[in-house]
Amino acid sequence: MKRDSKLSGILHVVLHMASLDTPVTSEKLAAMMGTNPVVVRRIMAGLRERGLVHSEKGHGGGWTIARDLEDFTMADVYAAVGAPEIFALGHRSEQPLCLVEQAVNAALDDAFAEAEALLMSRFAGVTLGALAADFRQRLKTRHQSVEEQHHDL
Amino acid sequence: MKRDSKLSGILHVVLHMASLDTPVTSEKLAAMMGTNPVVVRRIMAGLRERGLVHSEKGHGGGWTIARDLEDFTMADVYAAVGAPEIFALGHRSEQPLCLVEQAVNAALDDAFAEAEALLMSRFAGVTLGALAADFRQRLKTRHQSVEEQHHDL
DNA sequence: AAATCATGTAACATATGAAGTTACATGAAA
DNA sequence: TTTCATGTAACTTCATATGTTACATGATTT
Repeated sequence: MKRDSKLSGILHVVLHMASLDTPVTSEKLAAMMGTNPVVVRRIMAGLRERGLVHSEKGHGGGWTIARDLEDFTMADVYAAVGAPEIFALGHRSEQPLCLVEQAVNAALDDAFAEAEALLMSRFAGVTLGALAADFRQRLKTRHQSVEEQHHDL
Repeated sequence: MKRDSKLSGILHVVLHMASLDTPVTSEKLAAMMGTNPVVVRRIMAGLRERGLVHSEKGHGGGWTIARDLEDFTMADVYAAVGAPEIFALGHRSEQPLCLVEQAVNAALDDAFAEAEALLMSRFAGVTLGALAADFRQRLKTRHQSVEEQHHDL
């Protein structure tokens, strides 16, 4: 299965946008994601519909964050990218007549439903602000380790 | 993404096998699954390696269950089909240099790891025997509802 | 008002991987 | 020795996420 990386990719560029105070073009975001500007616009369109980001045409145009980073979560972004299928495992037939297959599907579906609920609650528990904070922490840690290296010399 | 249905499909046919006391050919299992015998052999090969099933060549040959249904779980079958990727969501780059992307990936990975652990524990909690029992329950319920329909006439 | 820059989006192309298929080898039973 | 069944490599098909091209729309600059 080819894995859907829209969520991962767009979270990445949205956080970059958040740290800039001027609109960012699809072209620049695409460069950050290592992809094509049209792909960026396609995905960002979903976030715009949800009111998470704003777009402006023409000179000086581009994308901006439309909401406080504390006020939306990974779950919102997941929904905004179209709530893609979470699991790479599926059923052979969705509504089987065979009772054996029904029993199997029911057992699998129960397990998947629980796992999905947990995943979603975790997504809902992480604000973009928290991700940004984690990034700043990593930045700090890296600087410290660089300083430590200098000390060692 | 095309979803991997090996687990669902093979659980289905294994339960059918379990209710028969003679070896079942790949061709018959394939008919149950609505697929090709080679596909069945390919998947069953993994179960055989794990000692879950046994195969016999030649006349009267075919596949048999090699272990008591109470003694293996959906988790064993999942492992036997090669432990395919569970999630259809992934990262754009696995080991990004960008610290923002690292923060995003870490948050996603945490959530996925928890969901996967839950899924696996649920799989491990369902024996094939439990599935077979659920099937018998469904059979009973269906017969009852058929009788009820007759009553209604 | 004309040129430029940016998004909006449809249509098409590419790439990946699960599943399906063909072909033939191996081995067991009739 | 014929028949039946698995074992497996190689190839084809199909779905679909992603990438690309092309062109329309609208905003800003000159």
